[in-house]
Amino acid sequence: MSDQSGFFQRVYEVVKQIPYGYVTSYGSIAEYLGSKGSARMVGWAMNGSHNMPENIPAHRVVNRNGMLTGKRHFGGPDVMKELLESEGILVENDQIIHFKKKFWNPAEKLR
DNA sequence: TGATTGACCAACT
DNA sequence: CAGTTGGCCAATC
Repeated sequence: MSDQSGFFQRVYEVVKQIPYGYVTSYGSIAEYLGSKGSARMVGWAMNGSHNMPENIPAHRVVNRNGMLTGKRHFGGPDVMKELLESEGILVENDQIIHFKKKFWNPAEKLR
């Protein structure tokens, strides 16, 4: 049975709706879900995204500083960076350039 | 089954 | 100004 009662499911739904070439933050997703304290859980959910039957663009989710904190969970030290640059997002020193310009806030876009 | 951790964020000291 | 703590939920030890 699909557990719709899971916090993770809701996170996946939001992450999957992130448009190409844009990024968001863990805290913003958590805040959209109604709990900014659950920002850590968003990262946890991404950890289980590999078990998801669908493709979760977890590389479009970074921390509040636009830093690729979870790059090491992609199986490589620069996999996340390559994915972001592949979408037109410039990354330098594990940090997204013009992050504010590429930021996609679910609380404002999805509402 | 209780305690700890975990891809975070913000407030307090 | 920098370090610590609290908060949230779920998974691992």
